[in-house]
Amino acid sequence: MTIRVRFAPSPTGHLHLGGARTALFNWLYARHHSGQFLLRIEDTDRARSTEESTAGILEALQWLHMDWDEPPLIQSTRYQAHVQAAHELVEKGGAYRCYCDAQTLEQMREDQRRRGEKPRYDRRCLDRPRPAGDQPFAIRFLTPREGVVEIEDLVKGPVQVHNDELDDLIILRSDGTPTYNFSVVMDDGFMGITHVIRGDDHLNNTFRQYHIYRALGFETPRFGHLPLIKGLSKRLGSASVQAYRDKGYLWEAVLNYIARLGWAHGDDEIFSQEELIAKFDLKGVAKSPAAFDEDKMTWLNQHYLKTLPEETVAERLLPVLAQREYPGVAQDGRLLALVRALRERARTLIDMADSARFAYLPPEGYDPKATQKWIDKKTLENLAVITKNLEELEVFGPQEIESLIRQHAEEQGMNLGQVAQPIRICLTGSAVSPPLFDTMLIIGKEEVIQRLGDGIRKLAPAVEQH
RNA sequence: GGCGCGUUAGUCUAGCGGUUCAGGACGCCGGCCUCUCACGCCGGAAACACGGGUUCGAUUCCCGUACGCGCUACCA
Repeated sequence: MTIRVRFAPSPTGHLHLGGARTALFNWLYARHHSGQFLLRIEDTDRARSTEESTAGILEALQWLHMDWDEPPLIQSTRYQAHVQAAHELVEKGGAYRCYCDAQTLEQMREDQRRRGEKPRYDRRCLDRPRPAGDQPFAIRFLTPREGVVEIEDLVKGPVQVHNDELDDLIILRSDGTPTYNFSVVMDDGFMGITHVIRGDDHLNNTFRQYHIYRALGFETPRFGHLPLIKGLSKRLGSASVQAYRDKGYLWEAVLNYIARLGWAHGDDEIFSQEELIAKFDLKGVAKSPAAFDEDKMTWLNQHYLKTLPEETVAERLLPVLAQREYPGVAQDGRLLALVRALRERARTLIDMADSARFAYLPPEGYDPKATQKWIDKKTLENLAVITKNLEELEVFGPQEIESLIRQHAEEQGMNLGQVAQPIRICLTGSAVSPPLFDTMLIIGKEEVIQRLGDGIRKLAPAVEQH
């Protein structure tokens, strides 16, 4: 039997990391078992569902490199089938019409509560003869009251509940529209879903749905309920997948991170997509909820920034650089050199793009603290000499630059830092940059000399002050 | 309230009755490396919710308590 799983988001907002994780576990389960991963857009909440959300969710899945095997099923297209099935169920005696209105229902529940009973539909309409005229009615599923439902959950293990805890839930509203619990069962059956992997919040629904599968003549799928993620709903907007993409996270890092959120494979931390497919197993899924920790995801991002092929990182960085409108940004040798210089120093692509500024633009000012610490009359004199020596350099290569600077430091009886920092400040405006010689090479000879000259000129007045 | 599920350091987790007074990772603290910042390396602080059982022996099995989450709709 081919395993068929599905991810069934409601298109009412962005795909957040919790949803992405549910999708991922389904996708991994399918890929690991050579099964099929399907999508179902649960858009039956007409008021809140939007086309944009659907597009955004699909885009987020694609960005995370999850592919699906059939065109997504749009649940609203199944409307007729759901309605018809509900009525057929009434004919077969598996469901019944309920003419109670909201007010009598509320009254009933209130009475039950007052008597200390659990609120539950009392089936007053079960045997009621069909009233004359065309009174509106809902359709209720006739849930067995005897016995227990036991489900062997793939994550939780055996879970059970007594049938008398379950209510006769409404499957078709009085306005003629099917409800969630009914539509889910109908479509999972229709799609031939063999394994339902979803959030823990549906665990209790499972017992209700179980009976519906049987009444509809479907084989019940296996279930696996994933623990929820703590601390995500509060910041739902910022936790959307594309929000992290826009914050400069690589999809490899996000995927790796959410995979580890509630799932483990021994002590392993780093997983490529292929490794995840090979090693994923629902047995490794934790039973308890996990909290989202952006620091750890950032650490993973840094890991991928410094281990992915430099061409790959360059490709990802390019559009971010372009956004900043740095002049002369291109997929060239300079970009590659930048990636090499910056990848171990950046946590995100945004960090990297910020730090890359020096390669394209001269400093727009000089960090006062750094200037205070490193620039004085003597260093300005040294800078003038170094500038002159650099100008005379025949070959502006790594060895040549380094020996020139080191030699200068030695002659002046200074350590490298005392020489390097003032140069760094002139070139970048800051006391922080990649290694000085790399920085100089990236900037290029002419521009280095230009910036040194500018620096000496602009910093001189400040030195006169003290 | 009822029902369901859960509970190892700040966080993610390993553990599947006995050299584990609990291992890895993020974060944190200290050190080394060093032209800055990082990276890297070395070291450190930090956890089995509580109470009963079962057992020769429980983090591990069972039962309670506490706490947390979920469901309890003509929401999905």
